[in-house]
Amino acid sequence: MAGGQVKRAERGPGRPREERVTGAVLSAVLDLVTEQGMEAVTMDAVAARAGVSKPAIYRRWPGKHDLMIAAAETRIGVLTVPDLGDFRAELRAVLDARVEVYRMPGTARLLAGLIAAAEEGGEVRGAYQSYAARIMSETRKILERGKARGDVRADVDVRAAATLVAAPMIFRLVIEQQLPDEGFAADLADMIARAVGAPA
Amino acid sequence: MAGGQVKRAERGPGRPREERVTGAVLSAVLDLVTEQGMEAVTMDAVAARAGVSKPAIYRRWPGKHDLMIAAAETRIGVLTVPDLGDFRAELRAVLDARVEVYRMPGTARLLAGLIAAAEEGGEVRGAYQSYAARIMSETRKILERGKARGDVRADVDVRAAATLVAAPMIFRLVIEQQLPDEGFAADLADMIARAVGAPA
Amino acid sequence: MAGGQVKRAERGPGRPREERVTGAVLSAVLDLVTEQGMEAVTMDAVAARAGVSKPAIYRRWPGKHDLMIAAAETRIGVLTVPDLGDFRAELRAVLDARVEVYRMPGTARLLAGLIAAAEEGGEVRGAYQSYAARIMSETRKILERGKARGDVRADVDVRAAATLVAAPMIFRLVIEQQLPDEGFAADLADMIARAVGAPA
Amino acid sequence: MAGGQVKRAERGPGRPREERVTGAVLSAVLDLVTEQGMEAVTMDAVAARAGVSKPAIYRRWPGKHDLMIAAAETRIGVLTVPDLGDFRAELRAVLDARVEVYRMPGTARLLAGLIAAAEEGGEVRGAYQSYAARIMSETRKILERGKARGDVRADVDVRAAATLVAAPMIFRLVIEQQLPDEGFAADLADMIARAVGAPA
DNA sequence: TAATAACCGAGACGGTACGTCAAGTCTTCGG
DNA sequence: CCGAAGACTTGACGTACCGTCTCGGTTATTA
Repeated sequence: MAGGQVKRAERGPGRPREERVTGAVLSAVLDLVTEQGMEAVTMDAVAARAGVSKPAIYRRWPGKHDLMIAAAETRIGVLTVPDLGDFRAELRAVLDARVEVYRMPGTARLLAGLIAAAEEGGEVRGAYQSYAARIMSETRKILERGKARGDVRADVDVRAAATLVAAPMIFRLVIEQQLPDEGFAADLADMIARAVGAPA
Repeated sequence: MAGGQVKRAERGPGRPREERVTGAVLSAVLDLVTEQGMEAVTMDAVAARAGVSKPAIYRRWPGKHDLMIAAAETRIGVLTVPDLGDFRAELRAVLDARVEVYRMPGTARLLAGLIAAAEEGGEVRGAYQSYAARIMSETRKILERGKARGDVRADVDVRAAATLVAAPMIFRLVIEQQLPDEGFAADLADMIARAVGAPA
Repeated sequence: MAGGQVKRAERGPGRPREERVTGAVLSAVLDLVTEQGMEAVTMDAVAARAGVSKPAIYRRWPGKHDLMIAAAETRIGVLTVPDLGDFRAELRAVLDARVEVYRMPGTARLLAGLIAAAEEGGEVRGAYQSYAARIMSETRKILERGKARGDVRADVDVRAAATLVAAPMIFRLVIEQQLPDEGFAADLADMIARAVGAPA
Repeated sequence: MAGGQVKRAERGPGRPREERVTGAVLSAVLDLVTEQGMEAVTMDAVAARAGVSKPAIYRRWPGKHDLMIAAAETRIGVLTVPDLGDFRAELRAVLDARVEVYRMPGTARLLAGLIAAAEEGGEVRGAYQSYAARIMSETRKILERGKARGDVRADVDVRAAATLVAAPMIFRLVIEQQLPDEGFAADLADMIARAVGAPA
């Protein structure tokens, strides 16, 4: 019996929000960006595609940029790599996982739109930064595990190293505008292992 | 006597374009983005700031995105590093030069706007890609010089390595939204030297 | 009980249009044309004067010409002359009524703008023609009443005669660019009465 | 030999104007208005059609409106009716001549454009009014001849009567937007003859 | 059971930027 | 000085999108 009423108090009076709407909107954003690019992601277009009204969207997210970030999170979410006992293996796992996500159609456009959105002032910036931090957190963990384990050099700065790991893949996609592949992941793994790995 | 007029006027009939306009517009874009951010870079605002009419702008660039790319080129132009006889030194020169440019106010915003602009189809994309390629060309040259010299490993892929060099700085600025500094450049130089440098 | 809800809301879904906007726009057009002439009737100026946004105007009328016709209708509307039992008296009533309207400041400019607008193809033309027909309908009625009554000659063509009545006043205003006055109306009444009236 | 140098002094220094240009421009205006309507009569379009530069046009006419009036004059010029010894016959001659001109393609559009142009302030207005007066002068002459001859009533106001003659045809064309035909001219002649003719 | 409060779709609203077009002026070259 | 060609400013045009607000109506919780 205990805890039975925990959830009930969370809801005030009035009609509750329909979960269907939230999901439909996020899907609509991803669909539109994938099929037609960022230019097509209009609030009206999203509403029409999701079969939802504009106020219903604005009740959930304060603006377009916030919606973009939320949509990006469903695509490029947090990544978890288990302790494999070896830095090199875990590094490769992270890179391969990213290749897979970045090769999905629409990811490049989504990322570009996200970057543009982040240039805003205000609360959007905070949300974006926390999202960016979350994206890199797993890489950081791997580096710290490696340091503790001893197969990552003790003198590397984890923050700089994490940037070195995360940056090239996204750069190739967004700046060079080409899809990263497994060969690229392998090359990166080799180079980064030499860069931060403890000498044999 | 022959050849006296080799460089004859390359100009067709009619009034030639005023150079003053082209320069004023590009400056206006940079000023606006620096002082007020990408949102303030309105075609009307640019025209007003440059003391120029809108049609004069559209005669030179077909759309806003093209203008953005042109403006970015004047800020983040091609970089030249002379042969210093040592890969490590040249690497550090490239990274330091980039730190300097990226720390200038407005560069982050300009870059973000540029990335968003590049998501367009059509000619804008081509212009952007050629620009991106130009940005990385010097890094490539350094790597190739190093390979020839023997202080860069023979087995590294130049393209992948160039991405490894160029990406982290821009990533820190645009994704992590922090100004890169000399310490970061030094950390990167250390790591990249280990990644691609020939073993002692 | 039946029929209780005959006049149920004829309104579709969504926020209804505000009547205030429609009225304010039409007034703004008339004010501007009266005070500053047709050249001042800019969509932006109308919007500003009416305290309304441009899209709100374009939602109601597809273009500037349509707006002009609508504004003209509120100024030079349909005219009604009751049966006075005598053609001559009714003719004079029509002419005097027109003198009054045409002497209002801005009517000449409005009419000239209207004529220019009518030269368009498409729907504008239809709207204009139906408006022109409405303007002449009362004149036609008077002529037909006179014919039935016997104080208008049986052999006159009503259409041609209606043109003879309506044309001179507007011609004097727009072509000769002078304000018609009561003396002119009296002269016309005399002549037209001889032209179409039944001989004593 | 006398008079040999009369014309030479009329010309200042420099290259004389080519007559070809003046004619080509006026023709281009009429062609454009006939084929595509007033909207197509752009200064650039006229220049292109005439194979002439814009400055060459502006050297001859101070503005677009003046050019329009000049073009209208070449189409709807001054009309001359000889003394036929009978008011009724001369009236019919005037009306038939107008029918012929007004039925030419493009005349309606030209007239509408002219009316719109006249709503300008400044010098254009004067030019337009003198043109309008010229258009009506022949009608006036006929009425005065008739009065002198005795087959026009002595008590009619010539100005008002001239308006009565000139207005209906142009009204049918521009306001009712229909081509006047000979039947209409005949109806008008009958009515106007009764309106101003001396009783048998 | 009734009231209340928050939800829902639909769509108009103000504001602001976009990219285009026309008028009239000015500048270059050549005849 | 005339001519063609074309760039220049000014200012209006009509469209698109954003974020808000107002409808009529629905659905849940509270009184």
